[in-house]
Amino acid sequence: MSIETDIKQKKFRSPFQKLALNLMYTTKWLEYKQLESFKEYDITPQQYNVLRILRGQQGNPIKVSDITERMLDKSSNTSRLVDKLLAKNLAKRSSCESDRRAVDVVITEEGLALLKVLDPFIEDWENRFNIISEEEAEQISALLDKLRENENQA
Amino acid sequence: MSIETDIKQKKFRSPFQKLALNLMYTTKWLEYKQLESFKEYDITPQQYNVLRILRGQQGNPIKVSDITERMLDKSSNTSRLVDKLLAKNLAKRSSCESDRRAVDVVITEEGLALLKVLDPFIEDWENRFNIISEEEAEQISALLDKLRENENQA
DNA sequence: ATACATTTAATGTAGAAACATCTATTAGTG
DNA sequence: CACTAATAGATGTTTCTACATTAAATGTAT
Repeated sequence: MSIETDIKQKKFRSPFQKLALNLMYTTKWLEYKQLESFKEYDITPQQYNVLRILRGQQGNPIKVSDITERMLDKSSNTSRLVDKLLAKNLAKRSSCESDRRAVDVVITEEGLALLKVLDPFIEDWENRFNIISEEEAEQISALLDKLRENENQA
Repeated sequence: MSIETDIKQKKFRSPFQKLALNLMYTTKWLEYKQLESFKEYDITPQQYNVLRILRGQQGNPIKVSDITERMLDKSSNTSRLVDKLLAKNLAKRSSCESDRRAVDVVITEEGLALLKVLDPFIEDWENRFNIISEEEAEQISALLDKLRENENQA
């Protein structure tokens, strides 16, 4: 459905306003779809994001602050997200030797197993994007990167 | 900055995964920017969304359920958002004559005045999109519409 | 008309986000 | 070295979100 129908707004100030609203609307929609898939596995999109980052370390420990840097949502409280993963035995935590302020986090076998179960969902989810070509996808990614560029402007 | 740098991920499974992450990351970034602008006026993006919808009615009352339909975030609790606007004298509420279950909501002069103050911020915010052409904006909007199409697929 | 289902909005509640604060540790400077 | 600043992560608090439930009004079917 078109964004016009979805939010019942016939006119937009400009194609840019329309795009801004569409970006927000579509992302909320995508997140909701993801939330739905994950629900039966008792994991939130944010927790999944952390797990995915942990797997990306391929066995190496990673500090909480470095997880935050890699998060999609920088303002999320990584400490508490890790707590949740710990409580479910999806991650392990140990104090870092070289810097005793820091905490090393590693994914557990159980965490890896859960990701393996979730992978097909994510792939399906990403396959929605197959309606465009790889080149188009790259192009739009480049445009989004550009949008975030002039930090000092707004 | 590129999404690779922003979330410190060098490789992506596909251009589609990259686009999916970029969409989520960019939207969170946009929302954060909006939140920052609104903060000094003591209004949240969600409350602003409702106010904008009320203004769009051009003086006509609108039911709570119809506001929800027009919201970017369908799962938000419109009842309580309207409460907040009421408490700040930005909206008025009166029971609907034709259906006594329903409640009519109207924006106040004070609400309109606040929107007038916020408009320039929103315009600046939307002007970020000027780095792409109107045609490109329409193109991306069309793609986002398409993404949401096969409801039954994922 | 009665009974049951649906709709509309409000409310209760658990959990999460946003933001500030606190403690421990490390880094930097005179 | 002593002192201050900076950093890492945990925690407290308030607000918001997500979800379920409730209450009243309306719609529908027999």
